[in-house]
Amino acid sequence: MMAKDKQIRVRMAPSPTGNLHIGTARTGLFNFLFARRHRGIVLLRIEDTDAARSTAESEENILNGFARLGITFDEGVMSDGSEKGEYGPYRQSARTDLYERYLQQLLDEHKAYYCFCSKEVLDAQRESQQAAGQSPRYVGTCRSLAKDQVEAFQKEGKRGVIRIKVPDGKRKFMDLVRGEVEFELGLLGDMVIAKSLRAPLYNFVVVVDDFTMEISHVIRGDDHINNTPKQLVIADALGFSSPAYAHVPVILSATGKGKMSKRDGGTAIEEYLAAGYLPEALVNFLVLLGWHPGPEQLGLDGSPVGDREFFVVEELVTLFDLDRVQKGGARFSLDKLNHFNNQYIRRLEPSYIVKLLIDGDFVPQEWLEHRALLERVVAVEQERLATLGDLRTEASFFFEIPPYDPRLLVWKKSDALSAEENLQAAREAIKAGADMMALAGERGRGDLLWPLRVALSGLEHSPGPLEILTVIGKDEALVRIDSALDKLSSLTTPQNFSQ
RNA sequence: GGUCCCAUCGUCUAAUGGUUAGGACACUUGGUUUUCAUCCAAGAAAUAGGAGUUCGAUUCUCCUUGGGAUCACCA
Repeated sequence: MMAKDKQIRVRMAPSPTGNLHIGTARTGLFNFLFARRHRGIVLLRIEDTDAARSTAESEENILNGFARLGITFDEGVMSDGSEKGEYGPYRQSARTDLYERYLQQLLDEHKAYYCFCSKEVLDAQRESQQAAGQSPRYVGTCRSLAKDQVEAFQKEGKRGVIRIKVPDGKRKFMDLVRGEVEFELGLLGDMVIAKSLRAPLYNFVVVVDDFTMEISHVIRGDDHINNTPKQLVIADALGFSSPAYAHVPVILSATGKGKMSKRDGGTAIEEYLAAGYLPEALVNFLVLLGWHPGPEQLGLDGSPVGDREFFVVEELVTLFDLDRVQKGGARFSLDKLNHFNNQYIRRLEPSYIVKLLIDGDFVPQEWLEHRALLERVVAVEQERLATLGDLRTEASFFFEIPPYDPRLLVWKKSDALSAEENLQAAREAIKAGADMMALAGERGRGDLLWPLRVALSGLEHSPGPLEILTVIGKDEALVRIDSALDKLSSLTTPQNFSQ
């Protein structure tokens, strides 16, 4: 247990082996919020001990993703890739010397040992143990290898790995979201903590880093809970105190079984950003996946949160805490995300949305040539959008009317002749700048407005004709009506009756 | 299979040893509306099952069932 007066220091420790995952982003968000809430430090550490799988592109993607979500770090690797803080280096690949020292210490104290068992032998053991219904674990063959034997093996050129001696007995720890968790250490087996002195493995480096970086709380995904006893054993052997732990539930697949996967609409934050989900909406959605404020907690406006679901980050910082994090996994829901995103888009000024559209490359270049027009388009479309990316398909008719079937111009409760007459009337009214709704009152709303709307949009579903009119303007409207009238003539003037 | 964990509407969740078990998304219906969407109103929808403790359990305990995570010389 950590001392009460110690500063709160939490860390986010992604491994750069892929793009920023939605679950990683949420864990990062929880860490960030927790640190802010308790006036602590949140640092970013890059876990790149696996040189073969780590890439600079992934690291950049992760850094960039966090930055775009507004999840910032006080220490560690900054979004531009530089490092800040006194506990560095913050990339594990640069900490090999430190790990080697501790590894050597364990070896010297006989708490760890070299193992030369072949992979084939190990696999066979694991299989037979599983078949026998036992927990698969290393049986300890090399545990008591004599020193000269080890040297003999090494002289033969055998590399050998380093295993830690795991004691018997139970080991329990207090998890801030789960409560007390207890494990039987005997089931673990002596695990490999390094491939060599210069090639330490995950569970080992995490322990060394969390301790040397003075991490007070490890807030991480549920998938690490089974690693916790292993890390506790390592920390014990090293004589380190352990941080407090909080394992947050995983994000479950919306569709199939199990964890969130690619089929659920994407697992990478980048994909959501690229599709036109706003960072604020993503954050709001993500924070509610597995956490919810107490209804009696006070919001920024001083009143109880109650049933409210919309929160800005500054508010989350005052509301968030680990004790209200859900224990069970939360299922991802694209519907709900879309709802949040739509609501956030609605609140934005059209001019600002235009800026986002340009920055994010959400609309064709040609649209940008008519910025004033684009802004008017946004104003009428924004309440209809689930994502910024949707605008491209939703609003293209403003810029270029799509081809459409003349029969669409005919209202379901009317006929082609009426459509033609009403369109003519609408044309005159527009030309004269007359009150269209008054005219619609006279001629019948559907009778006038349906053909007009289709003439202006070419679509079965679209914003209202008057809205479209104000966006495209009188001249373009007249052109479109003429074109519609032209199409209509093929219906109202029968070419032949030969059939 | 071993280990660990979880369990309230379809989904995210709120609440409580005594409530009409609340909200949101999605869904259905009605209203507004030229269409779709919006907006407004209404509706359907949950305490997994079985024991026990208790005057009383959805809430506490146990079992069953279901779900999830994890079992590397990855992280």
